[in-house]
Amino acid sequence: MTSLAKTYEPKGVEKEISKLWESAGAFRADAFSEKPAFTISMPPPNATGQLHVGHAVMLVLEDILIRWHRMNGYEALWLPGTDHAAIATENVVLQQIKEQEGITDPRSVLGRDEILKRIADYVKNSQGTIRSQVKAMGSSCDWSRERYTMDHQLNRCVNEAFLRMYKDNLIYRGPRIVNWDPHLKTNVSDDEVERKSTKSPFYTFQYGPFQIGTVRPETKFGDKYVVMHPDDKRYSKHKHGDTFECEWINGMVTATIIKDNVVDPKFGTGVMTITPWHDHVDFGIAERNGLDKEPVIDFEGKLLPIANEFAGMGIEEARPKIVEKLQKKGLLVDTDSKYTHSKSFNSRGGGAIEPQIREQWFIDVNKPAVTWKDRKISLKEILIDVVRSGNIKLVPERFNSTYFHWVENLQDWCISRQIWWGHRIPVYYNGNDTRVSLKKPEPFKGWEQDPDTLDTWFSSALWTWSTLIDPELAKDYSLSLEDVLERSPDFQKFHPTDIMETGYDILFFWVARMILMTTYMLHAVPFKTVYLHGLIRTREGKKMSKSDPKSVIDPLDSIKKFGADALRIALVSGTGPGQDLRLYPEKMESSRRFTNKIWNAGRYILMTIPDGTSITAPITVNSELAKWLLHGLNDLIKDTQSRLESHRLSDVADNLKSFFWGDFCDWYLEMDKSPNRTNENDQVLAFAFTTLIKMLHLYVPFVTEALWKEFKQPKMLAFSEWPKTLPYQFKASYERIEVIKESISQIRTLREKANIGLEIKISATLYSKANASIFKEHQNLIIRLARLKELNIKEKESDPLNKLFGTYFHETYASIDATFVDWKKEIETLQKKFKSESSFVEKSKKKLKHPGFISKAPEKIVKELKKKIIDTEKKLNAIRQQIIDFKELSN
RNA sequence: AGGCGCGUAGCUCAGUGGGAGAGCACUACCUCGACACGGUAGGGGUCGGCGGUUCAAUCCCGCCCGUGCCUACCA
Repeated sequence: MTSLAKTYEPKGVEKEISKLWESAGAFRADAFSEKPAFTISMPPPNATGQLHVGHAVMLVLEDILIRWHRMNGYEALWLPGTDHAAIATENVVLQQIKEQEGITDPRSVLGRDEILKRIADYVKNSQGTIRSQVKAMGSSCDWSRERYTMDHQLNRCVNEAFLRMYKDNLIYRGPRIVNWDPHLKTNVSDDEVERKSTKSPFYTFQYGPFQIGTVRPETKFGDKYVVMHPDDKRYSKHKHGDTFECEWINGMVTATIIKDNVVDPKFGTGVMTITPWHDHVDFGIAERNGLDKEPVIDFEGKLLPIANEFAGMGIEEARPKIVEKLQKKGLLVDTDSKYTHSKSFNSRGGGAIEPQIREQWFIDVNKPAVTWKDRKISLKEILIDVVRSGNIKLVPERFNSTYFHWVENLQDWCISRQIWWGHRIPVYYNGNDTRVSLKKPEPFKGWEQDPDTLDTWFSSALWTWSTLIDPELAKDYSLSLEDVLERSPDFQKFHPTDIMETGYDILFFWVARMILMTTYMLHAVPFKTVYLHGLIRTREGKKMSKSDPKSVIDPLDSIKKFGADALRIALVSGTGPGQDLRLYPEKMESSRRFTNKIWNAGRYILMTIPDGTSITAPITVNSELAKWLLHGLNDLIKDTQSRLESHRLSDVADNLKSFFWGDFCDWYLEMDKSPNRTNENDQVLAFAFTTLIKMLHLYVPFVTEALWKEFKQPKMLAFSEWPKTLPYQFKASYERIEVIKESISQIRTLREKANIGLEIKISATLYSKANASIFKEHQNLIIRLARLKELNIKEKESDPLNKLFGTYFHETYASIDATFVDWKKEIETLQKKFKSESSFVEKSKKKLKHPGFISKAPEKIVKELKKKIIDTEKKLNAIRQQIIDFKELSN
């Protein structure tokens, strides 16, 4: 008895089930539970608006893992939240103000407080949007613990970290070359710089006795050092420190010769002049050799007075004019207009990077100042140690080498930003007095806080644990951070987290920095396993990009069209950890049909079984068909468990889908539709179906929860117990039914070939010494599913005199009465088959004669091959006879 | 320039040292007690190329070609 709709309607069901989960206070983890903890910190999406498909895949993978552990007896906590994404968020809001209010420089017009208020309002709004999008995906996270990287307790952790590092001399302030973005007027970290292949003219100029190459003539005003490789024989007569006079852009300059290994003798002329203030490499040379550094370009990207008549010009404007001037002076030697190099841009929505030297705050990654495993080592060394020693495992493992390579080349981390939105640097100045503290100095009069804010990744690096401290305790500054941690039940129960699941594209930005900060602050790892997923791509394998809206798949839009369950399946199928995934509508459509199939199977079962049918496994099983099903189901349970353990989420989805659709629906449900069904049949149906939807629940939580509801169980499916393997084994029955299935398929094929539609009932005969008793036992089943009038079963080989249309399989000859057969085609098919089978036998016999094979191949393989040869020879005999018969029949 | 992936049916992808797989698409048939968003059956592949290891290679190794990504101190 059921009133379920004929077609699965995701929209209504998802709404209803969401409410059900929410009203039950579902998914709220209990810090005082006896169960072992399983924790995932959700990577916080930027609080700038919309969830994209990359978030969707993250949500699905994490939800699968969380639901699985929850059902498997763990106290599962999945903690959600959002990130303040400093640069991106501030940029978005400033742009809005510019466009909507026509204010060209909002920061100077509105002031710091007003801007911060505007951003905060904007963030509130977009957090709400994100929250509802996360829910729409079916994510079973704990909203009572939602966090934001700007929460007060997180701010305390940020300040604690800064203070401690400052005291350990790991944080220092100094003039260093940084990636300056003149457009957004802030610097960004090395990782936030995006390099794009760009075509720029490459000029060669005469500089005294040398020829030097550059793409940036506008930086060359102050150049007074020529650098070459110490081993470059062409320039061996010039000595390090030699000076000479030469004509340059604005008159004569005195130049000094510098030898440095960084110069590549094979590049250009092997000689270059340097501009330490505006280039990372040049800065390095200047530092090593103690050379002067001089600014040429200001923070707006305009030339300084050193450029004389070019002062005040923008770079793009000045460049051709400078080249022209040099050309007029006869100093331009060559212009290569086809030259391509990779140019730096601000990946956080800004423009071209113009390196500058600035006073910035840095974290020293090389100083051995951290106690880790009873040794004092550097942050860099910790980063390497935790992965190398296996404290943290990367999945897939191949990212280890990428990770090590990145860490080994890591430079000091520049953590200050010249923007307003973010955690303000906890450093205070009063004249010459500098103070670093958790709270503002009191009284504050005369003090001024450092205007800069911290890199967003500084705060998100603390995410796994700063989110678990008790917000109330964090307000009490009489308690040390250690006290707070010790008294926070969530931290005690749920940290370290179990799996960090995120895209491989932020391995460095975020994952590595979490490891760095957490090992430093807590002497513990933030997580045990890092599962990295790939990028979602278009059908053509292209990146989905905002600049090409047609290429972008919006998860909410897909949920509307196909349902959340369908989107979920599509996002995990056909991919593995670290592997990119192509997503397109057909994929989601086929997943949608699967959800509909589940729905209809459930609908049928609910229509068939009486109310109150037990959903537990029957203690004893009589029906051989049920034995076949339960045997397969048992294998599936085992297989699912082991594959989930090895993170093969896509395989699990495939296997569940194929068992459900093929074995369960196409075969078992059809076989079970017998006129004399028993109570046992009902129970098996209920048990097998509910077991299957328990496992499927990880992938398609909505449709399965909705169907489960109809079984009127005390607990929701999300909280029910994960299937255990069954206490019985039915291997023999399983194989017997496989023979029956094969016989049905074979007879169906014969009808098809004889052009006899399923509407016409015919007679068939099965000849077999080996299987006659099995056939007799299931005679009615074969008659029903092969749509027969009658079935004759003969316990003997087929009679060569009795020529019939038929086929050979499993030591059985199946035949039907048929006249309208395309004999010629059938004979051709048989001949083709004969050829390939006999070549197999030939090949195998040759193999058997090879002495190496007998002596070296495992016994099992040899035995199997021998058996295969015997079987295939039997088949060949049958085919040979068939060809003769068919030839006769065709006349 | 270096590193890492990928190359298997028309498309998207599994796969294993022992006779090539799934889904979609395609063809034919079917209103058979849930589902036509379904069922039944079928066609389709020198597993990128060339060498090597092995009794045996789509799988392991080397080189090459194509393709994607990441890193770099590309003046």
